[in-house]
Parts: sequence; C-alpha cells; structure tokens
Amino acid sequence: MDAFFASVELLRYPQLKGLPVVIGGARRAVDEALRAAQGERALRFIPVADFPRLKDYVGRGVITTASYAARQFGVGSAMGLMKAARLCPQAIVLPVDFDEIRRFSRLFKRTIAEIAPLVQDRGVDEVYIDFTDVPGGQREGGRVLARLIQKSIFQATGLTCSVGVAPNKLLAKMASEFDKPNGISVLHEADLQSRIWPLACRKINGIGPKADEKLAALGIHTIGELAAQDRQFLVARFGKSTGAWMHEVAWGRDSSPVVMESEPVSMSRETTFERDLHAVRDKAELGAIFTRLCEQVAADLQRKGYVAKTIGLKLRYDDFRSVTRDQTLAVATDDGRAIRKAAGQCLKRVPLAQRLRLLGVRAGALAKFESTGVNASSQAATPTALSQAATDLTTNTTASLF
DNA sequence: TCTGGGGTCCTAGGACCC
DNA sequence: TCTGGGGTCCTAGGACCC
Repeated sequence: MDAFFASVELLRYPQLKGLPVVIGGARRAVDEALRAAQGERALRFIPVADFPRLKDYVGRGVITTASYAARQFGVGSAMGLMKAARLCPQAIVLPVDFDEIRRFSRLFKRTIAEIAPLVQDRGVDEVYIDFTDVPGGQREGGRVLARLIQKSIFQATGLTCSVGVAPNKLLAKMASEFDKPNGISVLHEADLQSRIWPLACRKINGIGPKADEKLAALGIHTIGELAAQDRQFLVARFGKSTGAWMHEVAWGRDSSPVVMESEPVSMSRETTFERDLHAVRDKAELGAIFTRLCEQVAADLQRKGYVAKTIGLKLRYDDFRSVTRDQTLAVATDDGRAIRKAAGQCLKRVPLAQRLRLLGVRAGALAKFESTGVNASSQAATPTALSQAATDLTTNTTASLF
C-alpha cells in the first residue's frame, strides 16, 4: 500500500491532499497538543512546528509514515518527530489511529483474497500473492491480474498500491519498488542483469545497514558485483547460511513459497516512557507499568489461545543500550501473575543503576493452549481469577520488585 | 537532535546427555 | 591424565523487516 498510514488519514481529511503530512507520535500526546493549540482536529490542522512545547508532547515519537509531499523535504519513516519538525516545519502531524489502520488493512487483504486466494501476510500494509493458479494470472506476464487487484482495492478502499510481478517473492518485492506510487512492474527472469544487477545491495530484502556496510568495505556495492563474487568468498565472510543466501539472492533465486498460515513464535508488549525513569526513585510508577505490560501479554496470549514456556524481559537505558533476560518456566502459562513473577525474576538479574527509557515483556516458546487438559492457566483464565490476579498485582507484588 | 512497537531469524557459548 | 563427537535446550545479543 502506498504511504498507507498517511493515505488513510487523507481519506478522512481530503483537504490535506498535496500537503506534507506525517503520521506518528503517541496518540494521547498529539491529541493533547492539538487541544492545547485550540484546534478542532477535524477542522484545523496544526503544523508540527506550531505545537506549543512540541518536545514535551511528541519528543519521543517517530514517524511511521510521511505523505509523498512530506518526503520531498527529506522526511521519512522511523525519523524522530523533532528532526522532522526541523526539516519541514509546515508539515502537519497526526497520530496513528490503529483501529482505522487495522480496518483498512483487513479490507484490502479481503479484497485481494477474493480475487487470488493464496495470500501471505507481510504486516499491515504488505502481502505476497501467488498468481500461479489464478485463472488469467499469466496474461501479459501477470499485468492484467495486477491491474484488476489494484482497481478492486481502489474501489473498496479509495487507496492506491504498487504491485511487482516476478517469478518469486524476492524479485516481486524488488519489482514493487520500481514504480511507486500506484504502479505495476513486471519483471522476468531475463531482466535480472539489466534491472536488478545495477541496484544497490541494500535493495535486497534482508540486507540492512550493517551487511551493506560490510559489503561496501569489501568493494561490493551493487547486486551485480555481489553476484560476481565466489560463493566461498561470501561464506567465509558472512557465515555458512548468510553467505550462501547472499549468493543465491544476487542471482535472483528464491524458492520460498507463498504461505497462508504460520504459527506465532512470540508475543510481546513494550513501552517507551515519556521521561526516563529510575528504578529506585520512580519505583511505584515503574512497578505499575511493569504489571500492566505483563497483564497485556497475558491478555494477548489468552485472546489468541496460546501458552508460553519462556518469559523475557527487555529494558533500554537512557543511553539507548538495551539488555534482555529470559526465564524458562516449568509449565507453560498464559497467566498474568505467573508472567509477572517470571519477569520479576529476570529483573533481578539486570543492572538497575542507570535510568531507563523502555521496558518490555515477552512471551516465547509458544504452544497452542489445549482446553482439554487441566492446568494452572485454564483455572486462571476465568474472569474472577483474572481480576483477582490484577488486584494482587497492583497491590502487592508490584512494590517489592523495584 | 535523537532514535516506536511488534515481530522473525541467526549466531554463539555453555550446560547437559549419550 | 587427557580428551571424541553428536544432539538438544537455554540464554543473550543483534540484524533486519513492516
């Protein structure tokens, strides 16, 4: 989907069309800022630089999506809002409306599935589609079907998307970047040398800043240069698995299928505080946040029907270094109290002298919850037990750990 | 000037067992 | 006294993606 989060907001507020719009920041914080500026959200829009004491409101926010007009100013996703304000003071900032995003996400995916049923999820705004067995899927190299999908999505949602059609997922993903927004690119195997090899290695899905830097240090900048390397040379420098993979993808080879279903590996909740907190001085506040995160993870597990065998803790210090600790349980659980206890054990193994900016709780080693067996989690899953657990957590357990 | 939240996968070392 | 290969599980950190 093209500039998905921003495009969804433009549907609601068409008067913003063509203007630089950035989506990001905490919803509560941005709403508060809008109120403080005495702007009715639907009527008046506040440029990012007009926010009173902007830093207090959105200082820790990052941009999830920038409209194409905003991108002209060098503003892009993952950039801090403070930096965006400097680059483009007239940009209009709106909070992420996750409910609305999920609604449009489901809508566009359903629209695709009605046309081509074999669809793999790749997050809220992206999918892989297998054209192989779709009637007419091969006409004009897939362009006809791509056009139909584009048109149907636009009719259902009013949103545009960009489509890449290729012999495999690796190449399709790269092709989808060729003609944005609202474009279709068809890439054939024979186009590898002319259209893929001139691209930077960084364009490969899976080669990030670190690998790119390492490749650059070896004098390898383009995918063609990567393809020219001896496989053994890459294996020696990047390891057996990554080295071999790099050689494969440089030659446009990817045999991974489009898969509809996959089991989750972990579920987590984390939060960055509005200000850095200290384990001793802000004990009560941290304890309450910690408990809430554990309860959220427990609720997520229960809602989706999973139990976790390992519980993990993550924290990030004020200097942005982060540490993690894991604890494996004797019995898998989805109970808030058990998660809180295990995460509390993890917390004891971590240095707490430095101020914290983030706290997170993770449930891993998941298994489908079997309702037939009798275990601790099935008992704890009753509403009464849960609310009791919540009470216990906030009153007792919390205070002692920080 | 700083840097969200939710994920997956890989590596590497150590414990432990056969 | 010195010293095998597996294999699995657990833990910590980090790269990467949307």
